[in-house]
Amino acid sequence: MSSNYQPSMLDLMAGPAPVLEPLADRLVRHRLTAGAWVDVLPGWLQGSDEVFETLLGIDWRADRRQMWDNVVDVPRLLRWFGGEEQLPHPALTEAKAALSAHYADELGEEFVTAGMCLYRDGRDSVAWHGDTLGRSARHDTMVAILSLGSPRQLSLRPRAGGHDTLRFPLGHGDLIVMGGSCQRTWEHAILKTAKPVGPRISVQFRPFNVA
DNA sequence: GGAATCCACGGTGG
DNA sequence: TCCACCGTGGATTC
Repeated sequence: MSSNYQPSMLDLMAGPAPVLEPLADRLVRHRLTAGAWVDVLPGWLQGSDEVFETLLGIDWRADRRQMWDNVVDVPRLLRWFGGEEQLPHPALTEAKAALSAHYADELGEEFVTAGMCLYRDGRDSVAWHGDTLGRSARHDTMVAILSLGSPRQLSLRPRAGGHDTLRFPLGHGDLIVMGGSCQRTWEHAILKTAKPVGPRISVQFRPFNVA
């Protein structure tokens, strides 16, 4: 797809341009075990239909992985934007700046990169993982996720075991931020579901460069 | 009976 | 060098 965005029928019906609610107003922190926490703000990005439509049209990459005997499709489409790259919609640039400002003290650095995943339907997923980037990342980090499109559940569970899996429903325009020790002591997943679900895009802002 | 969860498999890259 | 990581499908549990 080209990057020249043309308004579609959906946009014309979509209503107002995208607007970010101030983060301080309704952001709620859920404290987990071992110094992990999750901040949630449902409906952070209002009027996000336009952003969702734009993102559907970017140049998604299908990845493949060696898995035992055969090579298998990664069950989602991917795209990654480094810090120097222009994000495909100004609302995302705004979102990144707002997150950097809000978390400046706690994070001590800015959000830099934006990784995106397109989950086409309920068969698309991500397996349990923490964004640890291997053993080299031993300090705590933060990942801010803007969810667009069809609702999916983000499942969270402690890495140490103990089967209390938490579920956060992520809807259109919702923000969820994982911080503290979350990426080291907890793991998260978007599990496959047999329920009929439409496409969902997640935009993950991170404060460091992943090569 | 259907859906959610668990588990084992091994090549790869950090 | 070594070890954590990841997707699938079959088994098991709920």
